[in-house]
Formats: sequence, C-alpha cells, structure tokens
Amino acid sequence: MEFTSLVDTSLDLSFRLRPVLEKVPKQEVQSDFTGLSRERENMGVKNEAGDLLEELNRVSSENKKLTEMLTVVCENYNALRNQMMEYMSTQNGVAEDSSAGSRKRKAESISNISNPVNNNNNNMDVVHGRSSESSSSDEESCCKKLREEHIKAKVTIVSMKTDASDTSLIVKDGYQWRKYGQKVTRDNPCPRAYFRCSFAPGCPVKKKVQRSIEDQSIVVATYEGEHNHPQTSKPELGASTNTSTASRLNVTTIAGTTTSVPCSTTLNSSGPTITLDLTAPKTIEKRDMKMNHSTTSPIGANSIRTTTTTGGEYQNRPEFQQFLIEQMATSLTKDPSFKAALAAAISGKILQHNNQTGRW
DNA sequence: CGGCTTTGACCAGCGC
DNA sequence: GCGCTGGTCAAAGCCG
Repeated sequence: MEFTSLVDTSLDLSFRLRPVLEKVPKQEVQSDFTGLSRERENMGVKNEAGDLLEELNRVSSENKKLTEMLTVVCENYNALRNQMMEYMSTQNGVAEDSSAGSRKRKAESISNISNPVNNNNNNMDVVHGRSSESSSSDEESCCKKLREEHIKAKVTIVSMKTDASDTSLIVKDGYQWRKYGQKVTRDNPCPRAYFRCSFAPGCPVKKKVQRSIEDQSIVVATYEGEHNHPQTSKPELGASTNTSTASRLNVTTIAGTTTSVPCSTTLNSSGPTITLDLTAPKTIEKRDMKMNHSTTSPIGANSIRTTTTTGGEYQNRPEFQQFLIEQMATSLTKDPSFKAALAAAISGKILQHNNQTGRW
C-alpha cells in the first residue's frame, strides 16, 4: 500500500476553500468583501472581513506549503519503499519465520534468509567446512546488514499515552497476544514485555512493549513481522485495553489535559512518522499541523505516535485510517481559526454566486 | 482444566 | 575467553 493512500495526510485543508480560491481570484474576493462593507457602511464588518480574508490567505498558503512538503515526503518514501520491495522480491527462498521454534531453528532460518547461495551449496559447505566460512566473511557481513534491513522492514513502533499510574504493558491493537517473557533492559528501568500473536498458531508477529524512559506514561510497542490472519477485534487505541485481559486492566487516558502536538507528520531516516492525538481531539490546534522533516514533535499527554519503517501493518488497518481521518476532520472543525477561514471562503463563494446571478 | 501470566534460568550475540 | 545484554524458554502459579 502506498503511503499516500495509507493516510491521506494532505488533510485537504482547503477541501472547502480551494474551489473558492481557484474559481475566485483573490483580488475579486477582496473586492467582494470591500463591496459588501461599503453596502453595509459598517467599518467593523469591513475590518472583520479583512481579518478573515487575511486569515484565509494565511491558511491557504500554509496548506499549500504543507501539501508541497507532503508530496515530497511521500515521493521519497515511495521511492525508498519501492527499492525495498524490489529487494524483497529478489530474496528467493525466504524462509518462514521460525520464531515459535528453537533458537537453533531460528538461526538456520535466518541463515536461509541471509544467504540463499550458501544454502543451496550445503554440500560445498560440508566439504570445505571452516574455510568456506572464513572466505565469505565479507559476504556474511553484507548479508547481515541486508538481513537487518529485512527485519527492520517489518518493524512498526507505536507509542501510546496511558495513565502513568497504570503499570500494565498492554496495548489493545485488535490482535490477541500471549506474553512469553519480561525483561528489564539496561537503558530503561521499566521492564520490557514480550508478546507473541496467539490468534493464529503460525502467526510470526511479535510485540515488545515498554514504557518510555522519558515519560513513563507513554507505552512504546514495537511490532515485528506481519500478521498472516485478519484482525481479531477492532483496536481501541488510547482506551482501556487488551484482548485477553481487558477486564483486569485499566489503561486509561487523561482526556483534555494535553498541550501536546496532536497531529504532526515527521520524517526520520527510516520513514514517515505520524504523531497524532487519539484521545483528546478538541485540543488539536491548526498551528501544530505542520510537517517537520527533521525532528519528531514531542509527545504530550493523550497522544499516540506511530513509526513505520516501511508500510507497517498497523496503519494499514482501515479502522486506523478511518480514525485518522475522523481525528483530522474533528480537529479542523474544532479550530476557531479554521472556522473563520471557512466562513470567509463560504462568504466569498456566496458573494461570487450573487455577483454572477445578480441577486442576493 | 485450559489458557494465561510470572519469573528465574538459559542461550546467543556482541564488545572488550 | 569473559562478561554483559537482550531474547526466549519453561515450570509454577493464577484465574475464569
């Protein structure tokens, strides 16, 4: 799935404004407004119209910039993704993930992925033994990098704001998970929980969940692999959670307390990052809906950030996309400045229509 | 009783 | 080779 179709982050901020702007030259709109103000002989209205017009122009230009930036981002992303897909398609004999098996089998599987040539020459390896290994060290190094890239290509990171007092490490994402381990890592005192998808026996997807060291109210889930089965239930991001133990958990969000960046799009080295508020749509401000190509916006309360290296499976969910669209629409309609701009555009449209028809 | 979580032990990879 | 670290296993216990 193309990123552009993944989430329509163009926002179409001018989905009401653009037609007006395109059909009505700015100068014409301005004259319409000044004409309107003259007719009413009301300076206050004139000033207000001027402000609205100024705001409209500002929003329009901002949207234009955002659209251009997004276009560039999407083009770059799709180019990279196409390259990755080409590489993936050339990887013949990519073994099925053997995570459910022993580590030994896993190692063999990785070997098959990374070095199909050697795999096809097992006899040679047996014959030449150690010399074969040493002579191919460079090749192994290269394949190792490719293998890492292959794995990373399936990695999706989702960070979710939860109640800091909640110690559970559960993210309800529509799938059924079975916890198989927990570990305290060196760089983070908060334990990391390991989950496997338990819905389908052969599903290779694994998930690591750990609280952010910077903000322990943020739960970071790392998904590895791709599901080979449909979603088991509708995700309830930001809500009380997990599939199997939801009744025992209380991962709640703190609605209405955020001053975060609710919806921004960033681009890191590995792909686009979408940061959006999933729990407090009323707090979204239009000025925050700018793209930042160099940094990831801070995650405040009640926000969720998803980072996909290449087309992670999570954002591919129709529910998630619908959620994004609804969030964007809601945030826009809640924005006073957006309303003002929209009102100005509608007024301009009405005036244009009246001018064309010659009646009010 | 089956499925799940917990948790200590084990193993492999990596750096020194 | 050794120690550290992350990832996984598997036995024990819990829960519906």
